[in-house]
Amino acid sequence: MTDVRVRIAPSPTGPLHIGTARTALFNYLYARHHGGTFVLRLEDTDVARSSTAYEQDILDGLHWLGLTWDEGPGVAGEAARGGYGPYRQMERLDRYRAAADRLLAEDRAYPCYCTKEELDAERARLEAARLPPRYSGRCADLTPAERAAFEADGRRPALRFRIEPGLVAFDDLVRGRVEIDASALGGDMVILRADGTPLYHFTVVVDDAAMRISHVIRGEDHLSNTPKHILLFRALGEAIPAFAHLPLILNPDRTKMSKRKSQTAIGDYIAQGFTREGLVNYLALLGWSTGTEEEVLSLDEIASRFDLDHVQKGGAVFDRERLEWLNGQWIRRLEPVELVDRLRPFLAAEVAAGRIDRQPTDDEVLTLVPLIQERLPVLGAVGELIGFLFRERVELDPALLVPKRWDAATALQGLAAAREAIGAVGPVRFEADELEPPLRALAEARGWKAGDLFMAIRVAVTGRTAAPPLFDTLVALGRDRALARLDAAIEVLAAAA
RNA sequence: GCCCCCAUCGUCUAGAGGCCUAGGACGCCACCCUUUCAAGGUGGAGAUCACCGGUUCGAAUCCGGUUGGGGGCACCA
Repeated sequence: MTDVRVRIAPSPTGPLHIGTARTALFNYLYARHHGGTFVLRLEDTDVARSSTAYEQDILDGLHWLGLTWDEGPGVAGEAARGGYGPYRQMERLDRYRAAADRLLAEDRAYPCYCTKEELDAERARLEAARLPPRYSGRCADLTPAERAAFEADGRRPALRFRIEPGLVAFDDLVRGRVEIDASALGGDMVILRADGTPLYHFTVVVDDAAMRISHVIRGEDHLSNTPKHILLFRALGEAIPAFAHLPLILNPDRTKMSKRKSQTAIGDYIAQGFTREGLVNYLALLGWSTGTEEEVLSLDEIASRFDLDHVQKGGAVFDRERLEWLNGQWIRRLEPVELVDRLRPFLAAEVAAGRIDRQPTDDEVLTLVPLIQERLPVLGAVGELIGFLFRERVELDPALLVPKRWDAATALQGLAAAREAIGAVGPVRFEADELEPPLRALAEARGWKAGDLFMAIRVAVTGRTAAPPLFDTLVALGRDRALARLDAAIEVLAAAA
């Protein structure tokens, strides 16, 4: 195999989509596995819908995932890389123009003076007759005089590429041989708008050829467009790259994953506390497998195992539960200091939202890591787990203070007795090992199940029924605050009674 | 409507003619561990391999058809 050059060509018309990220990942993996080059190209020719904010989101997201590109455009603070630039299509207009001129000169393309209204009407007519939409070719054989008349009329022409009849076939690396008759392509296609800007199907071919892309790895939604591209490669006299069409990522109803039915923006997953390791691992396994029973794999491990042979043909439903499981696997594998690092912005968000009073120090969080590491499906869950430690007071629901097997009076007694037992442990000895024996003894002496007593205490000091282990929780809280919260809980319970 | 693609537990998948009385994972259920929640361990339910027909001594695997699903058919990408 010659030099492997692959690319991801996002369009900055929206935030980084999960499907784009997956396609980028597969291209990256293919490049890394084969020692090839991974190119990033921005397809920004839809000026009306493109924005630099989206562009930034896409670049940041890819970067965050660890999908570094070998060649790509210059971005804030970073110079362009690669010898095939520029890598923004709006900066390559001269090339599309030149390619279009060549096609025009060779009569492979022709000016089309049809207006939007005329084309819409034509399409509507075909649709009403239950026929497939297709351009009639009305402007295909205009005489010079007719063209001059349109021009005189002030009409600006679009440029159409002639789709010649015939069968177009290619060997897709995941689907095998695919054959499509050119007559099913919808007629001659517009490659340049009336304003002179090029269209996707044209730019993608001109650029893939110019950038010497060897393998086009993209979503299955482009499978039936591929013959158009092949025809263009041929007309331009360029080598045709290999194609690999990946299965689509699906909504739960098995339609193409969409913003309407699923969470599609990578940024939202990042904001919720998914890790790059978990997301990459999950995305790689959506439509690909190692062929073995290995599942928890790093980006490098995946790259070393990656191949197109094990890419699935059928679409894959996005399963958030499985993603959360994998994410938890990766959170548990993080070094404690690394976890502290990753948790910092999520704790800051808790402060910003007013859910905790202050940002915990790194040291504080580090001592809590053993208590929370295996309890975080996503980093964003950290607030629920340890928020009670960094809040002046906790909201207490009197009902929760009474364990299921107890009544309010017992709970009141239990909390009072616990307050006394905990208070009896001096500040110097305030350790988990010192707290557990007296509280167990207390439960035994009163004939309570230890779990019930512990639950009442847990709710009193954390406000929740689910929390890290109780004695560690008390220690983390500190003697004074633990006692104060028990007092407050007793008060709340007494008031409710 | 036309064209193309696809089809194994609810979901992600293993499976390249005999190793399949179809394996793993998520989720679910039970039990163990246990102060709650997790994590971990053990076990379980869950797939007539969409259906029909062929090829073959033998088919989840090959072929044909049917059905179902999806995608594409723009002066969007």
